[in-house]
Amino acid sequence: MPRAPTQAAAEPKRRPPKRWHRRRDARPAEIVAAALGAFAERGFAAARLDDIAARAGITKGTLYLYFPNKEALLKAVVETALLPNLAQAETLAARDAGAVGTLVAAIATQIGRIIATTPLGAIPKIMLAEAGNFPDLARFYLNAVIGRGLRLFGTLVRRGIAAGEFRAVDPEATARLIIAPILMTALWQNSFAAYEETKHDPADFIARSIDLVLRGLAAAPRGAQP
Amino acid sequence: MPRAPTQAAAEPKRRPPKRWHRRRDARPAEIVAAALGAFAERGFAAARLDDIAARAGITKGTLYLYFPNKEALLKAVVETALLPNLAQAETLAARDAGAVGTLVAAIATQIGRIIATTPLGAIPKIMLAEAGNFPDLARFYLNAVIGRGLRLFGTLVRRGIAAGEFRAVDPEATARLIIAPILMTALWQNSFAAYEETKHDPADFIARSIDLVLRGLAAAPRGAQP
DNA sequence: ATTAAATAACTTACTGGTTAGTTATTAAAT
DNA sequence: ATTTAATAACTAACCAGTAAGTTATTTAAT
Repeated sequence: MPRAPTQAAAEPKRRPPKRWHRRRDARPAEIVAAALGAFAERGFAAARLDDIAARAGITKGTLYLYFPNKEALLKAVVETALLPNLAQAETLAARDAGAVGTLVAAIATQIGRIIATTPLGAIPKIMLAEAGNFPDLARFYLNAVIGRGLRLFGTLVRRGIAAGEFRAVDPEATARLIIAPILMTALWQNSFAAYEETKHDPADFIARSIDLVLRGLAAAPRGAQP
Repeated sequence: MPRAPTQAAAEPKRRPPKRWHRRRDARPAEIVAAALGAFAERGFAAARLDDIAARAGITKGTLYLYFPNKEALLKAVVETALLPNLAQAETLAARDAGAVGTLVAAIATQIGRIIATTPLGAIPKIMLAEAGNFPDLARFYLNAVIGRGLRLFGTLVRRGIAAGEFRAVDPEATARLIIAPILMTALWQNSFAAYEETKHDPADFIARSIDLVLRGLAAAPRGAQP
């Protein structure tokens, strides 16, 4: 925020305070971070571009030098903030040492950590709410995030079945079921969690849920125990 | 719908066509139904009161004769459209013939039917999205719907444990886990379902999920594992 | 029964506030 | 001196909520 010049120029050599800097490279990332924060707190529709600009330390006009409109801003948030984490999860899933169940639990835990410590968990809520109003954005998210996430867990489930670790379930439906408690945690933390008096630990809930689901998936009632 | 006067007044005693009727008793329910439809399609923020009024066959001013503001309209939707269904589920749960697992599956199926055949499934999405912007409404929903729903399933889980049908799990967390796939179905059907090319059957997903969760809950075949 | 007065239901047109997006101008950098 | 980055002030549109005015219905008097 620019300081108003409160005193007269006693020393003429005093460097004049800069009102702003040219920082073409740094802006986009800062704007995206600001937008994520604003969208997370108020939702897409209710978030104000003036507020996003202020969080990024600029003014609204400057936003439009970097993004053509509000919708593009949301898309950029998903692309630059969410997708790298998904890629990381895929890397984790590609390691094929040990039991698949352990891997699933590890990935779930990792996502739980992101939900608890970053504003990224707000993105599902935002996309859910606006899918109907922004078809292009919805399709992009469906392909780039949801489809990819389902494929990730679907592949793991297939691996578990092939290894004799899981029963012969439907991989697609099972992937959705694994994601359900994780997604629910993300939604809860970004909506009602603030209002509940007896808090409930998100990481613990995810761990319990995955554990229970894996029990339900376990291949033999008495055969091999991983 | 009022007929326009197509012919000149040959008979001066012709009654003028009525432009509208006074229907104080029928309005609130019609308005609530219209509001649910509009909120479901566009979300709370993006829904227009003019559109809601038009769906209800009235004009915007009339809305304000029955509801003080937009927020009250949403609260009325929850109260008059959602709560009765919750009460019905509770009635179903109170029957204590047969296995608890069967009862849980029956209730889940029933909720799945509501999601598939009514716009009620849109309410979770709406509440999720707006919880942060309407604290009073959020607290009301948290108590009147979420808390009540969790209590319902929590009670069933406790019954299952007491009957030796389930392992000694945490009832609260398990209730959330049971709800997760149901909730996810409701959210999916009201956001991304319209965009997916290979449709997925919501009822089938709920059934598979509950089945898998119940397997995970099943008391150990022989020795009990805490 | 008719008519007139009173009331209740509804509509129409407007207001005030809000906000996405635009543009004229200014400041910094080269 | 010119170009680029940024601001600040502006516009156009939208929309929740309001209130003045209109039409239907009810009540009461003749």
